[in-house]
Amino acid sequence: MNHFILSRNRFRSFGKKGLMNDVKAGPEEEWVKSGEVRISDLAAELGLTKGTVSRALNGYEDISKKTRKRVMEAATKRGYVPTTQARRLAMGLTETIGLVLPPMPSQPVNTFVSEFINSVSAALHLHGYDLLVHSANSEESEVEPYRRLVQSRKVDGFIIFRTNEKDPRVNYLLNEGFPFVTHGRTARMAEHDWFDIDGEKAFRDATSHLIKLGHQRIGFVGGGKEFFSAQLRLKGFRTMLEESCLEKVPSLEQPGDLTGQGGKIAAQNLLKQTRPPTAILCANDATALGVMKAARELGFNIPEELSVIGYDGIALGAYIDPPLTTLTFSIEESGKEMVNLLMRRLKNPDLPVISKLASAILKLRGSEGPPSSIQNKNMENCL
Amino acid sequence: MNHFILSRNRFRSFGKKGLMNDVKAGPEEEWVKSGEVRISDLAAELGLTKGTVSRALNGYEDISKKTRKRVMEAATKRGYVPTTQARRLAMGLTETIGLVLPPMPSQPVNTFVSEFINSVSAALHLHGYDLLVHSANSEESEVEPYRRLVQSRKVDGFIIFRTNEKDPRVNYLLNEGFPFVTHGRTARMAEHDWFDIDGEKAFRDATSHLIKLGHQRIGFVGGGKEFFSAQLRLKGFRTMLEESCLEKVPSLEQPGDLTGQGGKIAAQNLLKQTRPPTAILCANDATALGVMKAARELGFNIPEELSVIGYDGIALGAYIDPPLTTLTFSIEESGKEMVNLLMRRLKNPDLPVISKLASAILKLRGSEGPPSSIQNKNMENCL
DNA sequence: AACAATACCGAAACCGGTTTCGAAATGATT
DNA sequence: AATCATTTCGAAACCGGTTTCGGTATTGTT
Repeated sequence: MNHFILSRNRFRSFGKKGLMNDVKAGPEEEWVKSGEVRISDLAAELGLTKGTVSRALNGYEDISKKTRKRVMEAATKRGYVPTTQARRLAMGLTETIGLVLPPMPSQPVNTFVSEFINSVSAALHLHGYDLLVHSANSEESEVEPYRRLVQSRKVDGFIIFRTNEKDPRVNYLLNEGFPFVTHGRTARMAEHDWFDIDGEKAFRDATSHLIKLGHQRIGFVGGGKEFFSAQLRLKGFRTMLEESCLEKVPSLEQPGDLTGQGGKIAAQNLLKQTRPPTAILCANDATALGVMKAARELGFNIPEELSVIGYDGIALGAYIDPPLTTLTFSIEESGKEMVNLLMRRLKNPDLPVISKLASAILKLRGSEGPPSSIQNKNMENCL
Repeated sequence: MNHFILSRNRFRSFGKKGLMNDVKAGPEEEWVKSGEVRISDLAAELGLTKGTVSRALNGYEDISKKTRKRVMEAATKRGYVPTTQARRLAMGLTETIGLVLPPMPSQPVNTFVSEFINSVSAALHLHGYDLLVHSANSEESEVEPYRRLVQSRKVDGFIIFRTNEKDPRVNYLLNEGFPFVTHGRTARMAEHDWFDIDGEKAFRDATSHLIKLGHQRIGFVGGGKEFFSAQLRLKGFRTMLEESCLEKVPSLEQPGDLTGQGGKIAAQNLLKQTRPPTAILCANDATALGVMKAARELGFNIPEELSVIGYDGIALGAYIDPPLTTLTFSIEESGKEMVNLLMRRLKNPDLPVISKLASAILKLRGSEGPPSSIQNKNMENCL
């Protein structure tokens, strides 16, 4: 019974304990102080070696049932939990995924980010992985945080979102051969796993909806064109115009920057035209809010005189007046799917690249309707 | 020169490298593959031992200048970065702080969370710490994630936010003697470090502002009363009413739950009364949005017939109609200060408990104004 | 020049696990 | 009962660092 000597001095000062109130503690477990018992303590107590205990706990076949039972019971009784750092060092992996937050220059609506983090974290947890969230310092290069995390071996892979068409982060990680999954496509999407929402189809749907309502002059406020997604949304818009035999009016396509302010400016450009659009499609909800604000200031009633549709499905859109019609998708699904893709990649780095495209659905809430001036001149003779 | 044999076989397959395009690589550094050189490689290459290299790199005094220089140069040339896991295991700390996201039942406005994570992460990075974000599984106990993180020794401390008055997480960690800082006060705030916004003063200010505008019947929609902060906001409201000799009308104090839906219901209760309030103070912006929605549906014009003030300062409040007047504070400061408190605690666990109270400022945006019916009967004869 | 003090570095233990290898104990086979 | 195959576990290396301790080599002192 020499394990007392051994284990005693393991109980270093870890903080002062108060009375054990509010924490359930069975009558039998006296010294169950969280995380103070090591595998060597267990081994000594059981008269076994570290290796044997480890294998017993990890389900190796070369451990007798009797011994395994003894070990398991002692482990739960003593409240043994392996020290993560040691385990990971020995196994040569970190079981951690990195997520670098893009710089946030006072973005109006970041509700996506927190929900996304939440879902990714939850999904990772199911696989025994942790989520390391890193913030990007806007003063340094975009890839610098990634480089640091790779070099210091703090993570096994990355979740990347808000991708640009030519994305330095993607380039860097592809060069390193380091595992990652993106939320959004890139110019090199054939070389890496990705998950994305089918923004093109979404905007085809939204455009189609407006056309069916009778709109013939539809404005579009895009996102920064460095974002691949913004291009695809624009493409969907244009495609549907074409399919419906509506002429493409360049002045009705305004650039934006995915912010409320950008939307406001773009809307002013649109609505001050001699023949303003009767509907405006926005690259995201923040933009749509800016558009609505500009519209109010210029005296346009929504939706009577101007229909507005956003993209993102922020919950708050339901509380404004009128409630914002928007394209929405499941953030939870996004996180889950991306984690699945990444886990697959980590298990077998040599598998072929895979991707998944989810669809957004049009959530009608009231910020769109038929145009006031009926201008349905020639909808039928398309082709 | 046997280090070649030693170092060669260290270059295990880490992923296939493409051409080194897009990644800057000086002409001299040929084999600079991220994170592939270990301290033993350096030692062998320099004809030194691991220990010596380690001490040279870590600024120990018993290393000659010449040797230190040699080591440093070799390290940068070979691109040596210590493996975090190994360093942390040896030093007995994780250099990681845990942040557990509370369950998010479709909250309208979670912009706070992402900004908070961002600022905390940035602040931690300055101290060489990482942020581990964990999601709470709503099916299990609130403290379970904390317990797991403590037992597996994945973190050195916690950042806790959205505290309840009687907070199980706080109780658990206090019992364990595990370091943490809260955003928000608790019943046991005398026993732990905390940072908070002075919500009481904020609501005194907001109430005072409304009274000065001429309001005499002011409604209040609170947050869940399990939140300490909600109580303090209510207290500030009441205090200012009292100081201004306005009678406290119980029916004007409605409970809420910090969501838009809750605000909507509460507002209906308020506005359907025979003598509805001319202004409503809300425990947060999400609630305020619900209140505004209910007001619109019941035909109250804002701010002419009803003033509304929120709390949180969400950027998006500026884009609704009318723009939401709110109490705002710096999330970046919150994160920074909390990290400071936590770092201090980690350095010296025995220091006395400390706390910091920051103030919110009233940001006037237009959802409040003087009441339409001038009802200033007896404002002067207070005492 | 002999001796003490100091500077500098090597050797080895350690952090807390995992995993390989081989030996001993047990059981099965003939 | 001797031999072989299995089961079961111990011993030790290993992951990649940090830190203590002690021994030379060098410098400084008289």
